[in-house]
Amino acid sequence: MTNIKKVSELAGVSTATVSRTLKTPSLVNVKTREKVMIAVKQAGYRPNWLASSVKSGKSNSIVVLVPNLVNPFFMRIIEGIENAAQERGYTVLLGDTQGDQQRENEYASMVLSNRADGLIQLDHSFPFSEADAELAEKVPMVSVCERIVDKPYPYIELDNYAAGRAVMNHLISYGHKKFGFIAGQRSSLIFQDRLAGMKSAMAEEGIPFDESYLVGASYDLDTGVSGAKELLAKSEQPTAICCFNDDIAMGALYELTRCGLSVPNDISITGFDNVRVSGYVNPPLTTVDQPAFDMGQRAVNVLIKMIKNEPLARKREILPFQLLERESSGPAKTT
Amino acid sequence: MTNIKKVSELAGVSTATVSRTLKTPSLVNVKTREKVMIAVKQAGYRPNWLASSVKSGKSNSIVVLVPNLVNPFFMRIIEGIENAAQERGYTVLLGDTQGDQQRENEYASMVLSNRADGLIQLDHSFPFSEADAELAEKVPMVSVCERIVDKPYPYIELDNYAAGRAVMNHLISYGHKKFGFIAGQRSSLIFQDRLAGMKSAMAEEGIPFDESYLVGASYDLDTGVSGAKELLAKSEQPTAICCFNDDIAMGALYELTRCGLSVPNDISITGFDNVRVSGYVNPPLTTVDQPAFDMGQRAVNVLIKMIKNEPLARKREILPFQLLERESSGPAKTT
DNA sequence: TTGAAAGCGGTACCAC
DNA sequence: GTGGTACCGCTTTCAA
Repeated sequence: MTNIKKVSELAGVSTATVSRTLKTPSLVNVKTREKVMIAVKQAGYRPNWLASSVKSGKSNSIVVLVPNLVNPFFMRIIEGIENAAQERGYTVLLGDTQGDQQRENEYASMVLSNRADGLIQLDHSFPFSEADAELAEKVPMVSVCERIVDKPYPYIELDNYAAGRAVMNHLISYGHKKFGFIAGQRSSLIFQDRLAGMKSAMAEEGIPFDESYLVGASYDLDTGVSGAKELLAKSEQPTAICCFNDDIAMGALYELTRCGLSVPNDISITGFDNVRVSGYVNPPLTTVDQPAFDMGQRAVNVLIKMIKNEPLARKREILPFQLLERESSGPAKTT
Repeated sequence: MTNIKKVSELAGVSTATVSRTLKTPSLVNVKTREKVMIAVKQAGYRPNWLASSVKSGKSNSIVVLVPNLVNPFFMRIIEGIENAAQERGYTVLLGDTQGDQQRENEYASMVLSNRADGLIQLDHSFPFSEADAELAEKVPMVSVCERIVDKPYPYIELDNYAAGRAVMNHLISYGHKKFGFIAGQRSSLIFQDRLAGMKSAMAEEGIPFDESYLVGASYDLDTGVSGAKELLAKSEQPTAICCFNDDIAMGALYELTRCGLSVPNDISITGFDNVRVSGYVNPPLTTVDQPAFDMGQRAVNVLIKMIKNEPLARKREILPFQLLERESSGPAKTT
């Protein structure tokens, strides 16, 4: 290991001067500076980041807790996080939790041990263990796309209620009256908000909500397949199926097509998230676009404010969505 | 900040005893241990990870350089990396380079400054800057799925040559003779290996390779769309299109379907990677499955061996692929 | 079994 | 402008 001392000896100066040359060159005589830089180069010296960090007490890192990495929607958020973090001099520690509480606890506790300065949670759970709950109170933490239940942490999310309404109004305007719903994680607030929005729009039109047409409990392709199967088996088939993310929607689309049904002629399908590939399936998916990249960036900005103890203008940022009316939704089939 | 000193005072012992209680309790008297643990709990003490790391000189972190995060194939690899790293007590630092050399340099240099102990490269470039090249010689680095050009770093990858052959033989067995190719990043060895494999199979059957039927230069959906357009515009249309990843293939599939062509009746399409959604498009994609998760795990194991200066059994691991014959490929159309 | 103290590699204050 | 040195928080040797 080539350290600052070796360099100082090589340059014939003190370690203090070496440090200054590297951090605040303006305070060092040009002549000396050159000597030092030569020694630095010659020794192949790099300041030890760990050492600097102990002093400053800051790791300039943030942990991101994500339930899984294969969902491109999450990845787009993380891309935004990474981008903003990198710009502000922070490094992103990846915490793939797989929804496992113990993993969450472990990753979250990295903030408690100074391994990271702050935490971004993409899931809706409070990531700290019971034992750490008290310590966690002052930890810089933001949740993005979800909200952490029963805790006053700031969050960035979509107006899921309004988005739910928008989807439903879109379908109702096409004359649909009988709906199927394929949900993801039921415990999430996202789910509840979206469903509430949909219900409200239905209620306004006097369309009853039938609980038995709400199926599924996981945000993946298979859920879409099995959910579609389940809904098709009903005595009265829905004419439109609202899926709670694009993976589910693509799974459902796949299954319906397999069954010889035409989308949207026989059944309409809608998704959420606008993952890239959703515009390249046949037919392209009607879905709700979320500004995922932007959400990630904002989360970082808020988090860094918290880390630096700067006041937050607001605890919540509700971002706009956009209903993309593509080709998987259309007029209700009249029988 | 509650540090070890505060705890030691609270417990009425020395800092050394506190440290020992936490790291090697067996060396501490039970009675003392209890006292200390109570103080620890009461103070809400967490050892400062940064401080421990300066001492040990190890950050127990690895950087992963990835060209982008939205490609689910990469994410699957990273999932494998994360999984193995977590199991072995390492943390993953995410380095989203966007193919930008400067970003690569910055992330790579984290290993030089002790911010990380090793590096996994998912791209094929040598990630260090000219200036750092010499220092980088002894850096633990592994590349996965690609190879780093002209450098003797270990790598984990697929037998892309054989995979290319397999795809081509599959299509040839269906009677195809006129092929289109839509490539991703041309500079990558992956591309070259796969293409070489395909060419070899063609040569064996006496089928000429026509350079003008090789289009595309980026691993994304749009490349598939524009590539398909380009190939369809040829005077003699290919009866099969080999795409160099699934995103390209799905883009091409989308475009062909748009044009009213039937896959595989009119044209066959094949991909690479077997990303999840490739099995849920219509028709499901014939593609080459890569053990992405496994590749990530292996990369970590090799890397940690390097970090610990353990000898490597071998510098290269070539993993098996599997040709998934799904429904996007079929008999050549006889005109 | 425990404590004092010397580091780990840098930084920054204070004095010259 | 530069050097000496205390210190960041923890670990570990050495001596008691």
